[in-house]
Amino acid sequence: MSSDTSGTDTREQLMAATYRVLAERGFANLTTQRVADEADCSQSLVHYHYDTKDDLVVAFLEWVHEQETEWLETLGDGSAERRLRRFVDAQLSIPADDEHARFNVAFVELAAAAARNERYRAVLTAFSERLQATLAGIVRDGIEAGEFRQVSPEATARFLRYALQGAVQADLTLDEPEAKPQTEAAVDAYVEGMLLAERD
Amino acid sequence: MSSDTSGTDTREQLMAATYRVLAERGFANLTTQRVADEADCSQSLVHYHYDTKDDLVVAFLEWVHEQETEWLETLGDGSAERRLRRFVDAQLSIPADDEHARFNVAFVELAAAAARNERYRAVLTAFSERLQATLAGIVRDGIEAGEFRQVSPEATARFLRYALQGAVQADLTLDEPEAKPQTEAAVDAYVEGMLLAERD
DNA sequence: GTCTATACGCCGATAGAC
DNA sequence: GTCTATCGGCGTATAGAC
Repeated sequence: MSSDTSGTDTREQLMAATYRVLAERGFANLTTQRVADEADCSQSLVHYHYDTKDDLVVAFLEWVHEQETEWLETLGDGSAERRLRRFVDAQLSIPADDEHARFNVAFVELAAAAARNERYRAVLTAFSERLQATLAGIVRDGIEAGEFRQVSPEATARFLRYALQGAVQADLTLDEPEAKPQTEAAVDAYVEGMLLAERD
Repeated sequence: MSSDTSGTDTREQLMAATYRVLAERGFANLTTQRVADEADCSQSLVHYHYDTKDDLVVAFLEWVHEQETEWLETLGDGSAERRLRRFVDAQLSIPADDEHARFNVAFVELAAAAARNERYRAVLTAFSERLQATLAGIVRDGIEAGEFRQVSPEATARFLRYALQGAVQADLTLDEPEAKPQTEAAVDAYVEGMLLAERD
C-alpha cells in the first residue's frame, strides 16, 4: 500500500507497546519510559514520534478505534435477534484473566480520563457513536423485518449499551461476581418481554 | 457525642478539602499538597493524620460512603413505584455544572482506580452492595404489594442500576447529549412494560 | 531515526523545631 | 498538632552526538 518512510513500523511497535503497558500497569502508570522499554527503544524516541505523552495516547486511541471498527464488521449477518445476541455475548463473555480483559480495565480508566481531556473525549465519543449506530441499526432491521416491536431503536440501543457497559465495568472494578450473570438474565428477559414480537 | 481529641475537626476539614480538590482537579491531580492548600494547612499535617496518600483516599471514600448512606434513607416511603421513580430521577437529574456534578466525575475516576487497588475496591464494593440492596428491596416490596410482576428483584435492580450508571457516566465523560433523555425514556418503557402489573 | 545525557519540576514522605 | 525544611525518586521533555 503506502510506501511510507520506515517510521511507520516503529510507530506500530509503539502502539503495540502502549497496549501492553496499559494492560499490565494501567493508565495511571503509563509512562513514556515504560512504553520505550516495552518497545525496546529509548525514551527519547517515543518523543521523537509523538511530541507529547498526550499525543501518544490520542494516537493510541485512534489506533484502537480502527481495530475495533474492523471487529464490529465481524458481527456479520443473520437475523436481527441473532446479531443482537452475538453483540450481548461478545460484551459479557470476555474471559476474566487474559491480556484483553486486563486491557479493558485500562480502557475504563481512559474513559474516565476523557471527562477532563477534550482530545480523548473526541475519539471516545466517536467510538461510542459507532457502537450506538451499529446496535440501533440492528434494532431497526429487526423492526423492519417484523422480528421486533415498534420500539425506539436509538433509546433501546442506548439502554442496552449502558446496561452492558455498567455490568462489564462492575465486573472489572468491583468484587461483584453477580454482575455479569444477573445482567445476562435481565437482558434476556428484556429482549423477550420488550423486543421480540408476539407470535401466536 | 464522642469527646474526641481535637484532631477530629482537622480530619473533617481534610475530608472536605479532599472533596473540593477532587471536584476541581480530578483524582489524577489529587496531591497531598493541594489538599493541604485547600484546607489551609501544611502538607506535612496531612501526612500526620494520614500516613500515606492511599490512607487519605480510603478514609475519604469511607467518609463519602457514610454521607451517601444518610442520603439513601431520604428516599423515604410511598409506593414502590414512587420510590423507584425517585431513585431514577435522583440519578438522572443531577444539574450539569455544580460542584456535585464535578465531583461525580472524580467518583468515576475513583471507581476506575478501584480495579487496581484492593482497598478502594473494598469500600466501593460495599457502596455498590448497599445501593443494590436498597433498589432490590424496593422491587421486592413492589412485588409483595402486587404493584410489580414476579420478576427477580436482584437481577432487575442490577439491570436498572447499571443502565443508569452507564448513562450518567456517558453524560459526564463523553459528548453525548442524548445519554440521559433517551435512557430516561427507555427506563420508563421498561418500568411500564416489564415491571408494573397489568390492571384491567 | 535513534541514541545518551540531562534539565527541571513535582510528588510523597520524613526530620526536627515549636 | 502543627509548622518549615528537605531528601530521594520519578516523569516529561529537550539538547546534541551519531
